[in-house]
Amino acid sequence: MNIDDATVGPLGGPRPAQAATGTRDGAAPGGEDGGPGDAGRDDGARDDPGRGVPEATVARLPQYLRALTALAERGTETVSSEALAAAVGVGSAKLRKDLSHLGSYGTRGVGYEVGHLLRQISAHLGLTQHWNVVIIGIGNLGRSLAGYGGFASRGFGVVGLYDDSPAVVGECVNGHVVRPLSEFEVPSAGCATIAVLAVPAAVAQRVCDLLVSAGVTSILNFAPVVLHVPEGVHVRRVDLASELQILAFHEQRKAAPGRTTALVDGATLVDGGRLGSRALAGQALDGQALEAALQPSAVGTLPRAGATR
Amino acid sequence: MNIDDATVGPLGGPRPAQAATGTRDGAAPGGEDGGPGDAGRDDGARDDPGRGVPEATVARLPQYLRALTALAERGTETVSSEALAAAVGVGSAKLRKDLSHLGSYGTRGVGYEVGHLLRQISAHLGLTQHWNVVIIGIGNLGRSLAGYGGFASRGFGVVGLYDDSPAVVGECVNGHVVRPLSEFEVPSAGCATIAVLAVPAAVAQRVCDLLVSAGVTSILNFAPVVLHVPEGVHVRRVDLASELQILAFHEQRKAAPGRTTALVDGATLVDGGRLGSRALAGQALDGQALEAALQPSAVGTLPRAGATR
DNA sequence: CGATGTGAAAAGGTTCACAGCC
DNA sequence: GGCTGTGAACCTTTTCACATCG
Repeated sequence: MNIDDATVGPLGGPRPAQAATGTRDGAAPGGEDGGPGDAGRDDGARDDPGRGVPEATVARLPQYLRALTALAERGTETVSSEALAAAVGVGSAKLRKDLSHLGSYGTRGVGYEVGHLLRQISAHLGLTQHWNVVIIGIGNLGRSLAGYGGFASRGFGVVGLYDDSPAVVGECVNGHVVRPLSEFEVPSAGCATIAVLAVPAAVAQRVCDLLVSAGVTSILNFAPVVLHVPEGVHVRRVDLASELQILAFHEQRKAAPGRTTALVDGATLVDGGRLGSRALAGQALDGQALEAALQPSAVGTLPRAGATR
Repeated sequence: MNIDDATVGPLGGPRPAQAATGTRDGAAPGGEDGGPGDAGRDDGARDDPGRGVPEATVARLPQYLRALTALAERGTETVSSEALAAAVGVGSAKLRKDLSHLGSYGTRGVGYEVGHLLRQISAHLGLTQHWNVVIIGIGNLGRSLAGYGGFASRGFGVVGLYDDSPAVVGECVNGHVVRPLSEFEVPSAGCATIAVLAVPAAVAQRVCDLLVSAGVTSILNFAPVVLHVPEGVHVRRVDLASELQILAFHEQRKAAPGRTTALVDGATLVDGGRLGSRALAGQALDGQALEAALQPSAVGTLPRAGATR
């Protein structure tokens, strides 16, 4: 719960990296913070499908892939944009436009051949090659990630675990020995590597700097901190606290249609009357992180899935 | 790994709920899938600050809150839009416009009073009231969430645990007895409740339907499935697989500037040659889920945070 | 003077509608 | 006939530039 300078980095002391990379939306689109100057970004071929895929489209490709895989396992041969879109929960026009950015993989009057489209999207996402995953921070989170079997079978393979806590360095977690961060190095010549950051928020920025200086250019950040990285490095964040707060915002609005919700403009605080200076404030989940793991028990066979309205 | 109809719901059999709510971007903006007809959406007051806050802005409020909290703990009194924006990794203009949607909480020529702005944003996010959190699915994920202390101290309090696996029903997890889903009910008159779905993908939709029929209108979904819910219900998803795939996409593009990446248009498969029909496909992490938990060990004191470049 | 707040312009993304093709 | 692919309209979001005010 110690939110030191790592949280708000640049404000406190001097730090090298700039070009902060936000979370979801702002992660890559145009330039986020790269400066007002670099408009255009037509560095490559413009008419080449594969180039210039909108970020919003990229974010939906995994969903399409998922739905397609489900269809494939069910034995479905072809699917229309209408049906596939319904499965993913988007409009059919959006789906078609998305796919058109990758190329023309459909057949007019028929639809899309499931297997073919599946391969194409996989290829576009880079899932035809192997991806090395290194996990930094072997707490509850990192441990579960390391033990997560889904990695290996999907093209993402854990190849290294790192932590600086003496308590865990040297320990063998799921076949991998936890090594100290000082020994960190990007596996296999620096390409096709993704680092998963599962360290406390307080040290996340410093660890991130270290990774970047070692050549890492893709980071999945579980710490509730906005990492500041140089241009060319991609960061995506998974943040439970933010998600809950966003849900709270919408829920609250639904519940109180008339209320403005804001505290009375001029003065201290009204409305609920509660809320100490920073007691309830934001910054939830600092020092903690999300944890990914297998799901052994959980809901088994639902009694009756009723719920029809 | 059993992807039954829950994954692609609407395609397979008849299902009641429509209006699929996607993940991040499409979660709420205009209508996502509500139909082409409902343009306008000026149902409420239009000039009332608090109403009509853009979704993109809402998604950034938690970040602002976090940065402000850090500043407050450091004792900072005021902050400029420039400095705060830098901390969050956005442009100062964007920050000012975001805040302008909430109201005018700054002082020209000076900046923003940290404490005041912090309270205002908290109020807008609805963090002045208590939020009941129920966790469905007490596997590794749900268990960790239940034990996560950050909830209670931040306005989010776990008030119920549910699972249908006989192995865990009745078990006491962190002070709460796990109850069967059949006993599920929305706590305290159906308001201010958020359900966290931590069940396997295969049953996520059915459990979701059940929750919705019980009156839940805000769901945080950890299962790698697009949930289809009726209008008025908000769903947000946390999805490790998608995040990794999106990172892979960008990394791959960085690594191979010239390659089109797509498989040769006409035929089977080229490029790597690998990739069976659905072996590497998408659908990663099905049946699994992310897990949030305390982070006891992890990186302690970094050796030297070097990484200056 | 300096920093906010905000119209206006630009960019990005979504939806419509239909031409084109099987 | 039916469905894809896509230009065009529309909406959201970002960015610019500057009037405004402490």
